[in-house]
Amino acid sequence: MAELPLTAPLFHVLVSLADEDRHGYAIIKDVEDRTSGDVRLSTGTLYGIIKRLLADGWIAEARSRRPTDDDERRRYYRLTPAGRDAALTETARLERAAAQARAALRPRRAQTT
Amino acid sequence: MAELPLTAPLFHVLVSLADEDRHGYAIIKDVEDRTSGDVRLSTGTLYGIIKRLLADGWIAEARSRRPTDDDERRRYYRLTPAGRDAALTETARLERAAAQARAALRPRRAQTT
DNA sequence: CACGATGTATCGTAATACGACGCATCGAGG
DNA sequence: CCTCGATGCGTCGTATTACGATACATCGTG
Repeated sequence: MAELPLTAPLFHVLVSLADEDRHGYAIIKDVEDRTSGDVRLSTGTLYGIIKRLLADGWIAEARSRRPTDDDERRRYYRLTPAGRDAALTETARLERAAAQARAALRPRRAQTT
Repeated sequence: MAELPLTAPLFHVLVSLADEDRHGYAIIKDVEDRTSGDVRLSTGTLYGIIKRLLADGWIAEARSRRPTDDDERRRYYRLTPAGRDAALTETARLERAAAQARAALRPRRAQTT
């Protein structure tokens, strides 16, 4: 992987973990919240992405610091420095792309067809 | 299709055509320029995207107004109102995602591991 | 003469997303 | 009591998309 641009689902997983450590199900809910329902990850999508992110060292499992009354099943993930870098680079790319698009999409005067 | 989020390659094709009518090869060059080489469309990618965009009515072929000395092979495309809407919606989504990411990626103070 | 740029297009493969399913527990409502 | 939705993990098969390779043709430059 390690390739930019990142796909939207993968990017949102990264951003979700930038905040704080989260477990799978929490990521799904968080991404849905943050994007106002625009991005809904299915479990198939999420766990595939997690597998790839782990393999690339962009996230790591965080076993420590679980509240005592936590659900046993939960597996928490944490963004690594490499993952944070990737997310930052992609964010910059997104900002450039959006600015580009704004400029290009500005209402035109009389397109002489 | 008609689904948001848009993939990066498809989005850039839309933006490229927002400016002015372009033919395939010109789109490839334009996207590469605008993104400073971040996004390089292969011909396979481009013509597949064009096919889908035409089918969805987001772009249309523009046969009129070709300079007299133009290359005969060129096929020009134009963004339709529907395509422009889609690009605008996606741009807004990108802006929101980028702002979200910036906030979440802000350097944290002592993450007590 | 060969190679890169310009130009369109298709084909097969790889990467990715995604819905369906499976399994398990808990709490609420009928 | 029973069912259903939420919470939680995961896999499997399929569809969608991206993408490199290939094909073909012309033009200009080294």
